[in-house]
Amino acid sequence: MPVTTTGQKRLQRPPRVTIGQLADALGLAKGTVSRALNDYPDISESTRLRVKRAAQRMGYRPLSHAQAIRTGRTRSLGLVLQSDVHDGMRPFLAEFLSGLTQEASREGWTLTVSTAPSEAELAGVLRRLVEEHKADGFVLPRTMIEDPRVALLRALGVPFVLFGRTGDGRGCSWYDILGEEAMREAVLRLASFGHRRIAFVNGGNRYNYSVLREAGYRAGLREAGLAEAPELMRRDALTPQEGAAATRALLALPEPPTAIVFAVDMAALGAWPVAAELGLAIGRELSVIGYDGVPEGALARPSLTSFDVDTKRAGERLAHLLIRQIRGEEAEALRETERARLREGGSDGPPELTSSELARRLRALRQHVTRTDGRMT
Amino acid sequence: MPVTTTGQKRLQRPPRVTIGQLADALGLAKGTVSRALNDYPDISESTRLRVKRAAQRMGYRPLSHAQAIRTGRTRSLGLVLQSDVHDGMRPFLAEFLSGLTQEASREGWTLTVSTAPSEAELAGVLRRLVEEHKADGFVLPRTMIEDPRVALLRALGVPFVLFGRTGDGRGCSWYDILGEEAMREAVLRLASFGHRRIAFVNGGNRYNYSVLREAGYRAGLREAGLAEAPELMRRDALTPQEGAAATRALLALPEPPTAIVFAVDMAALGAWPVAAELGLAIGRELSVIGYDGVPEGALARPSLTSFDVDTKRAGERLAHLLIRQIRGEEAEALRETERARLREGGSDGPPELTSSELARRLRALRQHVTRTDGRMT
DNA sequence: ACCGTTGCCGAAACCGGTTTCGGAAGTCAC
DNA sequence: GTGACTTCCGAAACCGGTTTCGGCAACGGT
Repeated sequence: MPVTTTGQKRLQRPPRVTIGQLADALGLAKGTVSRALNDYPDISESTRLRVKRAAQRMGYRPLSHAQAIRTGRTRSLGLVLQSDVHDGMRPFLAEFLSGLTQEASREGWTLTVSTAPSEAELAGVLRRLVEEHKADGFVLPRTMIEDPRVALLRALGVPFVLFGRTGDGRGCSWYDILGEEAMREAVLRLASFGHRRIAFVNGGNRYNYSVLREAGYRAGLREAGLAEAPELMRRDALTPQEGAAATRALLALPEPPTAIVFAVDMAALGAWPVAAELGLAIGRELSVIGYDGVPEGALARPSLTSFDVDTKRAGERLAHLLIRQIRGEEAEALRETERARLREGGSDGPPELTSSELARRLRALRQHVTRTDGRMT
Repeated sequence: MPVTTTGQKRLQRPPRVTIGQLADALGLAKGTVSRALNDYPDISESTRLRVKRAAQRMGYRPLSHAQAIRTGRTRSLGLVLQSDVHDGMRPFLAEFLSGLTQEASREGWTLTVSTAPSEAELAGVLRRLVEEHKADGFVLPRTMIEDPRVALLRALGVPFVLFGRTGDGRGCSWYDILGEEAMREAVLRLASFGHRRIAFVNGGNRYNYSVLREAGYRAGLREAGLAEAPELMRRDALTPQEGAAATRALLALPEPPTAIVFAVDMAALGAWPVAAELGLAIGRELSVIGYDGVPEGALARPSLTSFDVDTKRAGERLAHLLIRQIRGEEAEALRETERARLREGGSDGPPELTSSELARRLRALRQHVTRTDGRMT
């Protein structure tokens, strides 16, 4: 008895049936039973059936960790979350997990979740899980342009799948939503409403999606025959506060935009308090389109026009792709993308003011008493 | 080679150092090394030190699943989430997981997460995890008054810890926030503002917290010297929609409440659209207090007065308690509770209207054109 | 000098599976 | 009827740890 564990209670779990007992009951060697259950070709069809039926009847289930010691496979997927990130992922975490685990358990796999307190510690946590072989492969959410996790797992030869794409995609498999298409569609929609000055507020600039979404915004402008204006592009807005700051800055321009496309819903929601403060009617005097489909967007008045992302499905597909990769399929052949679906809200529409009219309104407002808004609870 | 797995890639992980290699390097038997690392008393202090240093230097880490086959312990905690629940838990899932995993990994444990598509399947999913021994113990969130998960795990003799209390608490350990105290405090606060008719909108009535919070509301009324009124108590409001319906019903009473205490923030948020619709100023003409501290509450205008729950800490404590229980401590000795902390917002305050004045205002409004609000996107 | 402890470690069994190897029986061709 | 080839299964090794058991050496007491 180890000193540190004195007094441990004896676990008295329900008597599990082991492969040895199953073999005895059948009058077979346990190796034979194992091969029968794993569909080895050197077992006759009749005994295979007999074994499987008996296993079913006796309720035999192999212990995955007992198998792992020989096979090297735990039949579990790993997921490392970064706990200090407060962005769009979080509202969907439950659905994401649900997708991952449901698809995993369909195949008899499980999900091992861990968190890293900061980005710097992500690789360390990951490395520990790999060393202790807690998972056969990993799902990497929120991919960055240069992603240390990718570098690490690639170097270690551990299977992984990305939720999102990345700069150097060699040997990577992924599932992603085409955010660039959504941004393009958003610009074209606004242009068709008659908007001429359409701003873009990007998310975190180290994330891979930000390059793509910006490219989509640009493509949309080009197709709509609108010129790019550097002052209409801002970045690093992930929270309502940051979104509000970006909105304020854009509206302070000599030629303010009449519409703003946000790469991230949570930032887009920052436009509401600013509009209220300036007396602008969102959807008519200032159009806003977001991306993510967060539930808060539907609650806002007017509701936020956004692009729904089916996060549960993402989880399902990622689990599926990862399991296939672990089973030996080529990583680069396992790539899937999907389009986001526009969810029309009340936050965008034909502009009731031109940019210069808007500028005049805002200038007039600044002459007046600036309403101090003390309540920031 | 099994038929179904033909073509599997050979995993070529970095060469792990095994206990055998460590033993060879030290010129010791592997059993000796094992006992040294696990602090058996029959190993001399000097060799124990020598072994531990060498293990450190060579980067040896035991495979938990290799140990599990003999010890029966996986060193992993299990968590089964119910994926069809859209209640207050979800915004905090990330923090909850973060707390659980951080505390677990401090002790070298991991977290295995699974989801059940519905309440009915919860027990089945749990049973499967127990049978395959995917976890040494389980964390059960959202406890119900009669909880089938508790019955199952109790019968199987598997350690578990509750987030919340339950009807029959024999042999249970738990961590919980004293929601009843919060509700009591809410009522007393409103009473001290001068409110005389204080309503209560409860959450799901099968959850254990609902009995407690209702009891707290009643206790608050008693202490404030106010009479209970059955028509002022409603239940089963978990979403903004359900909260809105409850609010509407309460305000349609002959003697409407001037303040409403909600057991769940997400339901409380349903009061905002209703107030807007009826032209009532929340915080002055109708006071609202919630519970949970969801981020949406801080975003609402005026912001929702609520009780913050430190979900990350809950995760940490739960993991801690569960690990101790698995290590053999008595379950009933492992119980912790904590108070929720009031977060003052702008949604409550002294009533500017009495109940009868409020009733008159609302009656007058109903005479006018009822504003149709078609936009429910 | 002898015997009983005690401290410390090696050897081997063990956990519950998987995989390799070899051989017994059956089949087929000649 | 013999040899070669299959088919199918048993036996045993193996995976990486833990735990039991027994024995050697040193020590203490008389």
